[in-house]
Amino acid sequence: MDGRPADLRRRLGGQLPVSGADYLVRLNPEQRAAVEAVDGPLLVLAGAGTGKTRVLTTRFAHILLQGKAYPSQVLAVTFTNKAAREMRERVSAILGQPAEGLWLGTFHALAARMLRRHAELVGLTSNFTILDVDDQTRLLKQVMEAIGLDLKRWPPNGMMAVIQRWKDRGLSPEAVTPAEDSDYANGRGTEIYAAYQDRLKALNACDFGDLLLHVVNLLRDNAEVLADYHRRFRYILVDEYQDTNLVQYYWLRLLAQGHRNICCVGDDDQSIYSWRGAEIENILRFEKDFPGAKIVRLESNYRSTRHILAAASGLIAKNTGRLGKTLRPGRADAEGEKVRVVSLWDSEEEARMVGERIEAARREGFSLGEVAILVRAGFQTRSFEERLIVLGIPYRVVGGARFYERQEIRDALAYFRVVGQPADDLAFERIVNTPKRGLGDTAMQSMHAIARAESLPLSLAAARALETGAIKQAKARAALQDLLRGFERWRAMAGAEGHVVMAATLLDESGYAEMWKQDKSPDAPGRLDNLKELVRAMGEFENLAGFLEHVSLVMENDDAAEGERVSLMTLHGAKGLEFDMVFLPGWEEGLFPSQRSLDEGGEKALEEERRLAYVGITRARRVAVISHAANRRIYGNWQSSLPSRFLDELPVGEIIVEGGAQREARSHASVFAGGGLYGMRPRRMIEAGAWEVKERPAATGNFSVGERIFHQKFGYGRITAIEENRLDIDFEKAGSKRLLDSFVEKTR
DNA sequence: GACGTCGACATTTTT
DNA sequence: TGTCGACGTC
Repeated sequence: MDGRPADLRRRLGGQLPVSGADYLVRLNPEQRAAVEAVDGPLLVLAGAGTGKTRVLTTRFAHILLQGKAYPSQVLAVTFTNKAAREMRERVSAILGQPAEGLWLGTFHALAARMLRRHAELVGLTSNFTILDVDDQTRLLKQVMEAIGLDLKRWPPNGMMAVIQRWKDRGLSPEAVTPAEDSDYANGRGTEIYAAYQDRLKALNACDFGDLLLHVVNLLRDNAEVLADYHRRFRYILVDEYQDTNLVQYYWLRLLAQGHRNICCVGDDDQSIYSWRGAEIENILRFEKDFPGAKIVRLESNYRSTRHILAAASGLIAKNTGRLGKTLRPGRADAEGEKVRVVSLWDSEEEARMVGERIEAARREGFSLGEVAILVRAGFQTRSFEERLIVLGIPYRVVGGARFYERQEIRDALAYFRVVGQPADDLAFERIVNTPKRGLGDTAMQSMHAIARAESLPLSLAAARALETGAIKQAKARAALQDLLRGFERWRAMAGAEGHVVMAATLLDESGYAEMWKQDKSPDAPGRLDNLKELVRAMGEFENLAGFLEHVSLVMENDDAAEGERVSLMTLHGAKGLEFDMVFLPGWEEGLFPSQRSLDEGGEKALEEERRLAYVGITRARRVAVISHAANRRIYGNWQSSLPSRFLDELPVGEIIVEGGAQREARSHASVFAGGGLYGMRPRRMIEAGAWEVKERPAATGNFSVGERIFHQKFGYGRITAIEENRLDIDFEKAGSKRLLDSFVEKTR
């Protein structure tokens, strides 16, 4: 993989150090400083919209073009596959050719690559499996059941989180101190952790956290391996440094000990993943960790208008413990509008307000692809979705169920995994009775017993169970026999005819595709399509192993941005993106800042919530509309809520308050539960202004056959027959239904 | 082993 | 208000 030096020299030869090369000219002085300070440790504090990615990629290219290193001698680390891909593309663009032989990727992908080279040093073999979250939890659940824990009292998910935090901090089971163990699972956390790790090792498997944990342990304990990487990596580039956790930090520090040419780019004000183990301290401590480090601040913002920047800056200034930056408008035309703060009566009115402003913007020529609604929590998207559907505004929810996380895809992958790795017990268990083969608990128990007694993987134990007659029922025996023969056949086929042919055959012969064909639920056809897509996607890989590696590390959201649509997503999901017009609804105490965050993390958590608010505002290029509602329906009942404290923290000069009654709403809010039956309905303080309450589309009869209608649950459909007030409707997504007309809305 | 009912529950989630 | 998992019954 390590590019051929002679070849590379020839390719790059014509472009060697030219001061003022055009890729440098396009940078501002700060950016240029960050690119040219190539040697020694460097921290680039890059405010939102200050050209962080440009600096990172230009620096990468600069190192190569200066002849400082070959592509294979640079380690470039990102958090997401998307960021990695983008960096690869942009480096290639500057170089004028595809960049090859790079160590460029996510923390996890790079760690996996290292771990496969040295797997035996941590007791694995190089073809180890990477488990996804689902498998991890199932495995842990088994472990906890085995030691007789009450799973209701101590849900495996909670334990999983504890273990992950330990792994984030680089702690192997033996390194967890008793003091830290006491809180979960009656103080048996370490024991469970150790047992879980043993099971993983027995399965020749890793979870995500292990990738880094193993690699760090391996580098720490094997000086010659580390020295080898020191020789290799002359330069290290790290993106989003504020989001690194401890084990990632250890990994970087170990690798950087060699040449000390480490450049970390990040923004302490955008650190919003502490709950996933990210340590903002890493970035705050950089100068101490790397003595003599240079720091470059990027503060010229090319994205947002002056008011948006000032509003965001004013808010984030309330945080303590910052490294400190001030965003300056970097564009001459950046005056723009003030940030709107809109007060509304309830969440439905809020959704209407957003919908109508989007409609207005569309009329003014805004592209819907440049509009985003950013919420604190996923469930908030729903009210906006409903509204946008009614208005006929196309939208997409970013970050929903991802392709590889869908049930049918995960099932199919489990089949493929058993083909590739007969010892993959978790995969085997997942599909052994999917579709239903009459292999239930009893049969599984027999297999497990044999597997334990003879230390065999389940698929081999299954064969033994047939030989020994441990499984008695004729139907179960036949089904299992059939399945095992199938796997032998498919395994042979994967070698002889290729993994794509194997996959298609397997889905057919195993009865799995048939299971969905028989399924009458409305989403079954879609699932079959997904399976076809999966098989097609496999063709892009050389073999089954390559494909499975891709899948375990690259859980991509593949719905390409077809057409112009409003984006709906969480604030977390929006980091790194930008839009002309951004709506920030739900700025209410308890929701944002989130009560739960505050309960768990106190003042530190409040600061993180504030950073989240900062991230939200700085996504906007031209228009930012923040809103809060005095009443909101949460889990079915109404609750009144106070405006978020963050609203008070916005600098008055940068905002325009609409619907005016912020203070009043605060002092008069009262309980309004269950449709006004309990408690007092608060006086209507807030004038709806332009967003006066409108009637829902009426559903009072006079429908006609062939008419297109909308239903809250089933979506759009066409009327096929009418019988008094009952309508037969062929829904686009949900199939045919018969419904009362009062549940059906006319479309506009 | 399959199916139905009832109750607990419910942030953020780059890999 | 919706979903998911545990449990009980056929």
